Amino acid sequence: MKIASWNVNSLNVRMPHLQQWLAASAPDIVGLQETKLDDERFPDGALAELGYRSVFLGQKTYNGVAILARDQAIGDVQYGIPGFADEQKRVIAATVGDLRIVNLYVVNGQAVGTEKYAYKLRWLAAVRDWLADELRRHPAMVVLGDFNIAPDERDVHDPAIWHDGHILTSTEERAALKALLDLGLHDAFRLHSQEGGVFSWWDYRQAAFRRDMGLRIDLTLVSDAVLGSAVASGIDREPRTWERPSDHAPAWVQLGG
DNA sequence: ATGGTAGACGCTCTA
Repeated sequence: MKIASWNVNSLNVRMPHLQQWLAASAPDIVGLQETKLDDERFPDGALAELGYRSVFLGQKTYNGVAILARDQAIGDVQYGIPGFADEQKRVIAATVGDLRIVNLYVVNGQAVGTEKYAYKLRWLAAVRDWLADELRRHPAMVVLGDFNIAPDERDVHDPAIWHDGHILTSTEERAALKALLDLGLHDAFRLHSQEGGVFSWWDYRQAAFRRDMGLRIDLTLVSDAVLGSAVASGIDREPRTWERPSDHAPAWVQLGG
């Protein structure tokens, strides 16, 4: 059972890449972020022809999330964070088989100290409170997505730039991520690898991918109940090398047994 | 050095 997360940065533009990657990688469950399209424009028919059912919550231009599942029903869908009014479409959760899948497109936050940064921290606190309940209802859970937080200095290309006070690596953001992990969630990538310099996002600017100036901000978290079955995890850099790519690469976790 | 690039939209915002 392979479960992946990919920020596609416009599903309209990236549909050929998604098709190619689904065919090559055959993930069982996928969370997409930044689909950037209304629900009536979501390509569920084209995905069904590829063998994937889909549920989605989108809007024009910005944000947008979806969960895909191959040859499995998707049930008990939750759209958005319960009780947290938000015009931005960043959260979708659903049950696939025995697993609860929570797909997050975490707020970017722009810069430390801005209103968008304050919204990021409020949003993360609401996610934490919701997931505390959600984990009680669904102990077998995978929380995945674009977290827009690099967990520690191994996850940034240059710790002299990416440190406290900088967006994506500030102490408050990392504390908010730790508060999620403290619910009983585990960064699957770190279960099997302690190496630094493995990234999931490279800015389009400054030839960042060619120079491997990246961050690891796309994560797959597994709950205590799933921890024992997580046999491998990684990031698939290849789609980032394709022509007209997303700025993010897919992150995945393999569950065995 | 307040740049650089990409996407969606519309004459700018977000990342």
